[in-house]
Amino acid sequence: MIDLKYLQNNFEEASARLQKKGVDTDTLSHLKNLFAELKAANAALEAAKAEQNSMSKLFGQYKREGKDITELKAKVDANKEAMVPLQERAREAEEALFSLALAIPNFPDDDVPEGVDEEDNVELRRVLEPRSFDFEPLEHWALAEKNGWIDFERGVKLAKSRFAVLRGEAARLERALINFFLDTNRQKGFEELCVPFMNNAQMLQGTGQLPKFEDDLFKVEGEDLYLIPTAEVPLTNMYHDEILPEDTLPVLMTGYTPCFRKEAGSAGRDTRGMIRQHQFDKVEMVAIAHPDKSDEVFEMMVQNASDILTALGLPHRVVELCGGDLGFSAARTIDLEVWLPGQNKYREISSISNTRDFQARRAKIRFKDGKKNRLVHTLNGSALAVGRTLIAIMENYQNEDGSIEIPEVLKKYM
RNA sequence: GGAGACGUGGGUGAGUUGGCUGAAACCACACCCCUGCUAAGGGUGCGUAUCCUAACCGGGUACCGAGGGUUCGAAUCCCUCCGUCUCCGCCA
Repeated sequence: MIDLKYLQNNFEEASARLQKKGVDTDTLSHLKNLFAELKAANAALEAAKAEQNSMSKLFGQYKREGKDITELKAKVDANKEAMVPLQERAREAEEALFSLALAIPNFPDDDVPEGVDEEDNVELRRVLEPRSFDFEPLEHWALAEKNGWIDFERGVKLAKSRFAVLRGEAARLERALINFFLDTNRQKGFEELCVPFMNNAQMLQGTGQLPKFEDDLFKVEGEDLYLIPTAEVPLTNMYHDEILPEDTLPVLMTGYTPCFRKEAGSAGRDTRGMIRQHQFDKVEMVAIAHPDKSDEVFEMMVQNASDILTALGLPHRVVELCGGDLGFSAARTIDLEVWLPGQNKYREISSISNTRDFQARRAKIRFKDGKKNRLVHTLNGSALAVGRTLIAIMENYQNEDGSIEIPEVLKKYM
């Protein structure tokens, strides 16, 4: 959630900043009014409560002293009745405010490039030269078929479309990648965690998936539980509603989880192959950082993800997202796009974001800064998406006969 | 899943015939004083959120697992849910 006090006191500036994310001024001005209304409603209600409390105290005193209470009782009853509409007003104001406030995206950083969609993203650098083929490189689904690696039909049979089964070497390669990623992250100082794959609504709200993006989530029937769309949710919410000692920062966490997404709204996109699935494996990095140090941590995370791709010998490029392409919670995001020679293009394989205090405010994650409690910054990033790495290896390491080499660093994991 | 017990501040733990308890006491922690010794003693402070305010000074409101209810007034009474422990059942 954005800082409503900041919005109130710096409306012009706040409004200008959120333009980048496509939030119009009218909405923000409405939000500002709702905030003022809630404050006014609460002030009125709290004054009435204060009155009620002091009269109640008197009430007890009178009784002890054996005084007559009928007059006081009448006053206190009248005040209580007068509070009913005040209570209603405050409740409505709160509901109105939060239903809007929770749907407002985070401010982008000032140096985030202008732009409306991925066309306007800025390529920062390329790492590793794509290999040149002396034959026509195949796309991963063709390679999958030749090698018997991915059973799309049976994935669909078992579940529905956008589910697949990895078989034999591919299943082992998937597992090897998970282990390789976790080991690498651990060596960089990330604590490895194995977390629940379902989280409750409050946690999903903490990281920003709820209430706005419920349609993208698989909900467990009859339970207050959702299948996680990313390990960012459980890892970040590890410290939901907690106050961390300053010297524990940054908290670095990594974990492997499957991720579940309905992919509502992406009908028809990437239907071929294994690029976009309802369930995919991912190893995630999450950092809880001191606000003054989150930029450093961010750079470290980008570098780590890039280094993993380099270690695997996978050519990739580093792309800074423009304002319009930024996710809901992100103030800044860098994507890593891996080269897919079969598709002849770069495709996203990691996305690293700094959400600043946006998630921290929702999830109430603070640290002790001297005597005061301050919101932390939270960061998250993939290192890496496992299924897409598998695809990248298939396409980049293919031979003319359709066989696939295993990258050197993975051999000890196979 | 069934039966019983229980859920208080960083920890231990009072408080359950409703009011003077936002909450005793002790421990831990912070600062100060005393003391020249590898100890002890004394004092003060020590929850979170939000509103008023220039203010981390003062005051209001809310919070004793969560959410409702009864009442002038609830940590204390009632209901629902969640969780913990014990016994039984079940299972990887």
